[in-house]
Amino acid sequence: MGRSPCCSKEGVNRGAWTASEDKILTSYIKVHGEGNWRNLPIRAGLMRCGKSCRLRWLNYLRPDIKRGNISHDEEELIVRLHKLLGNRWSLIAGRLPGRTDSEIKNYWNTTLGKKAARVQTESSSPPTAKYFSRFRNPDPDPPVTPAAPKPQVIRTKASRCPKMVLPTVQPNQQEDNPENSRDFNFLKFYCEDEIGKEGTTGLSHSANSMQLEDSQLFKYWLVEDCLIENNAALDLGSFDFLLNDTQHWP
DNA sequence: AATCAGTTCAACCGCATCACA
DNA sequence: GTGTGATGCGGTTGAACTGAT
Repeated sequence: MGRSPCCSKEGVNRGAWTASEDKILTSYIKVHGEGNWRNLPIRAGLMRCGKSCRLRWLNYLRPDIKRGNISHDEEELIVRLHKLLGNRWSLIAGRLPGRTDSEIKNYWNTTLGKKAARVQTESSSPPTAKYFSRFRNPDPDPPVTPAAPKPQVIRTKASRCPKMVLPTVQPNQQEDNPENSRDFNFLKFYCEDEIGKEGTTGLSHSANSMQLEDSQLFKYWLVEDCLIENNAALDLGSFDFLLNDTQHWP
């Protein structure tokens, strides 16, 4: 007994969406909101699979979507995040307002991935911001650098990791120690962004202790937040330092 | 002008995970 | 704790487009 299909394949339109289908879907969602995708096509009168409707809405019809013209800053951020996260397109998209995972995935596969591969072939140095800046200002004489270790892609799926308890950095400690202050701010960010969704991530927290499921996960959030906070100035070399500097990790 | 090869990107597919009974 | 439907995600596909010959 196999898994039941998401919808009947019979009598369902496939392929490119027409303008009238877009209009129907958009006006339906404006009135009834998102969700219940499986029943949406029937209720809206669309001969489409629910999955297809969801995809169309999330990737193309939502009003807050920015399409095309990916700026250099966005491009650089995508490269940095990809170095950290690998092909976690939805996480990357989550840090680029108005961009979808689909657009970033396509952009990477058609543009950035090729650039990165080309540069990787030219030189085996690690992908620092300076390194990738050659996309804009090609260097006719790239420096020869020693081979770098394989880029570290950090797992972010908490539910797959064994649980561990990390000591909490208390707010009152942050005034005494700048490092604690930094960690606390990151921790706060992490709490707001992820642990706040208790029950959906499998993580929990209390006033005095936090249960995270992997120290690497925590590291990732520290580093990623650093990336976001310091987007304009931070060189990826700093990341390598942070990633390798395990001494200061919880 | 016709043909071919390469590129782009919207849409699809299958699997993983979540939410809930 | 388990089963099931709903949703989310990443990889792949293929039609449309573009440029070269």
